Amino acid sequence: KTPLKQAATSQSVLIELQPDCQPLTTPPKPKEILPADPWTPTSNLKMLISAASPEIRSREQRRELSNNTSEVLQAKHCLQEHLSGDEYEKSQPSRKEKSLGLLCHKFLARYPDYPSTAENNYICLDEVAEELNVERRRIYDIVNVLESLHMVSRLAKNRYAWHGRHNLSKTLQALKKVGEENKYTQQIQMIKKREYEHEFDFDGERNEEMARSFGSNEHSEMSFVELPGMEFRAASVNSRKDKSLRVMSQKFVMLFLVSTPQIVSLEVAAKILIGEDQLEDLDKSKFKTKIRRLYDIANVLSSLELIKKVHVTEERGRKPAFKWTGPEVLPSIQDTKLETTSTTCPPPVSDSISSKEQCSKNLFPSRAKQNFTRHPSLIKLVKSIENDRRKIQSAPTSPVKISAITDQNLSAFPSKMAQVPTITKHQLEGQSKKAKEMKMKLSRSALERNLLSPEVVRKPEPPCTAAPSQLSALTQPRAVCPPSHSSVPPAILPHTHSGVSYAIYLHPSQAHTVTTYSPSFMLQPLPCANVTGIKSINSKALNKITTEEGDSQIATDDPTKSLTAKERPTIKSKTSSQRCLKRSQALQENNLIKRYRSDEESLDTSLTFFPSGYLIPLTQCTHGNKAGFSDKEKAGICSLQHTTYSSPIAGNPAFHITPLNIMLSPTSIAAAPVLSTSCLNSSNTSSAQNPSSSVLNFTLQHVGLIPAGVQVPANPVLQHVPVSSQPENVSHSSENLNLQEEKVNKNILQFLDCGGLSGKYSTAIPLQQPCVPKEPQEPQTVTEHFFRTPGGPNTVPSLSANSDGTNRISPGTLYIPQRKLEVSED
DNA sequence: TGATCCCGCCAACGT
DNA sequence: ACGTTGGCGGGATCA
Repeated sequence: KTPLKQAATSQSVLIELQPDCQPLTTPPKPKEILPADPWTPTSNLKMLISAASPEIRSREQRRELSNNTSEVLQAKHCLQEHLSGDEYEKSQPSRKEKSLGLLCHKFLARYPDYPSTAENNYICLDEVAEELNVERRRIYDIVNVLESLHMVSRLAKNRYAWHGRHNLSKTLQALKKVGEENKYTQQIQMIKKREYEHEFDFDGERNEEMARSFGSNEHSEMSFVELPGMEFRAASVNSRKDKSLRVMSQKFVMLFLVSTPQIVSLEVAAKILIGEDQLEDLDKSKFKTKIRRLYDIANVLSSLELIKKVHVTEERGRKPAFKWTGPEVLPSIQDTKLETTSTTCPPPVSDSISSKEQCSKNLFPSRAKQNFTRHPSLIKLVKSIENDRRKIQSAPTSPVKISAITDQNLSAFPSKMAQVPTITKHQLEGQSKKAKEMKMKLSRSALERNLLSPEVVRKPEPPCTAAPSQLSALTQPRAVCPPSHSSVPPAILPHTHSGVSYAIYLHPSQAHTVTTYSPSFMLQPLPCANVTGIKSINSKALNKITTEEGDSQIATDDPTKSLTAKERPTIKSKTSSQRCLKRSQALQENNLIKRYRSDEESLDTSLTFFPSGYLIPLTQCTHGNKAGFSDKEKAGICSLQHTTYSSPIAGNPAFHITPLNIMLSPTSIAAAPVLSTSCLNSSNTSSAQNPSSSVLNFTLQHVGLIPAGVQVPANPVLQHVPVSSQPENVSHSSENLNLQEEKVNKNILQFLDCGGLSGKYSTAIPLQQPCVPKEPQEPQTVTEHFFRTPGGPNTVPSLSANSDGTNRISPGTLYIPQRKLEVSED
């Protein structure tokens, strides 16, 4: 130790003497060179990488670069030896060159994003470590994070299997779900609120307070989330109870997936992660350590291009944060069992179908146990037990995934409510994002919407006000695709981002939805009264995000400003409105919700909501890249997640509609037409937007999305009060569900009647964004809309009632005074 | 400075 | 007993 350290310390000096930190002799070099020179190249590589938009680069490119660079570096090395002195120093592997991120890049370069099942994608840690010329310890860091994403799985000692990104979307879905169940959104808001309240002191009583508040909801300890097919194989092998890095990684990802602007600051993440296990001792050292770990994880995730570093600037200063740049996570479509619907269709993806249930079970298995073990606070334990009990009660027997796990579920009611806004945010946000993302969201949102709907319903209670959340939910429903421009059936468009294609059938009614779907919409409360759903949601909205790419600009201006004026007032009202919920209604809702919840799980697993748009699996890509897809590309067409869906009816996926195209920026209704046009066009159809209603109806009915009698209007766009909700009813078998849905629908309708979507939406922001995203890379194109509501960003509207007794957020409190945040990329 | 985070000690585990 | 994993945090670098 000492020696090494000293070496490190006196590096500069020593280094000069001994270039590689190794013995003076040259020997080491040769080896290094051959394999893949780890360090030297890195600096150059890094430079290059940073220079180029990181996201874009393909792995191959990286490889090339690395190789080239390595060679170059080697050359350098030689030179260095001769040089000695300053120059030499310069060339020395700087710390950066040894960074975990770089190492991870190298690591990833060794394996294809979408490996074919056939090839043996085994990873031998020793070999890798050797080849990359790093201590094994470092490899563990990488592998652990990859494992958390199910990109690799441990087979045995020293041996891992490489899965690449095939499971990524599923994993993300699962994580998102878990995150939602854990109320991460709320937690985040709470933390922010706290921060705001106590500007500075970080530790201290406040923490306790926080912890306490959290405590109830916290379920925190979830264990590792597994996927169906991905269970840890040799149990014996992975007995390590502590999978903290893995678990941390998953939680960290969850935070992104759950927050609306998908930006998470390290500080918040650390607090939440700490909070989960030990609220009590939130001491600095612990916090610091957590942060360190988060950096490790963040580096790997960055290498995977799932996140990128940004800075959030508040009054206090700049805080490091990361922004999700990964794929939008669909609501668990798979979970929902598209299969069900798609009977006709080709078999669903292998895993998705069979394993879903399994997944769930694994998600949060024995958290109590584990937690207990680790951080045995009796209190906590008790709480968790209670929670579990509740879960059990509420939760259906079906071992459904995640939901069961979470304690929060218990409190589901409130929590979900809270979540609603969150979701909305996401969706909204999505708009700004790349088109691809948008499309993803659409599909996702649809699902979510369905799920949420019950909750949504309850919100409307307040007299005129439509809860923003509700609105959002309604509106969001993404998807609508005008798809059809003509007739037809679902088209499948090539997905930009992930390469996934979906056929989306939209309910005409939903069409309008699409339009709506924009963040802007959130801000504006359409409705009847003062609703605004957004604000709270947007806590972050406050922030500005600045990206090199120019996000900043966008963020600064757009949506926010325009909305602001209107919004602010609205926001307040919203809050109040929430508070005002009538109990009776609330109760009803509660019941409804509860019921819903109970069913929900079962549904989740089995079912399917096809809210506005549903996806039908077309084909599945096997793990291999068969289909001729390019594979490596980010696009990763084949990934499981990206299942392709075909129309039930025709079964021919002749057309592809990319969700993206469909989605567009729904910002304003007014815009909608435009969107549709442009988007559609892009997709290739020049035809008018009117889908043939008959076809749609037929399709929907056929699929079971809508009752036989129901007809969907042909022209979705601009229709305010379509039948919309119906689709939700869909094929689900559960009775309860149907009942609930009906209620929901009613509510929705009421809501709509109130004036709902129409007017205000139209007001919304014009859509500027291109419907079709081009390159995935250009995130910037997408405007990120952050809303800065004067009032407060973080307010969570939903929280008025705490059924569980916890309190997490009281309505009033949540409201966070505005702070300005800026996000900037480095 | 504060943000990053490399490095490697050493404990927990497995075999 | 020894090898593998990986938590952890000192302290070096970077910005």
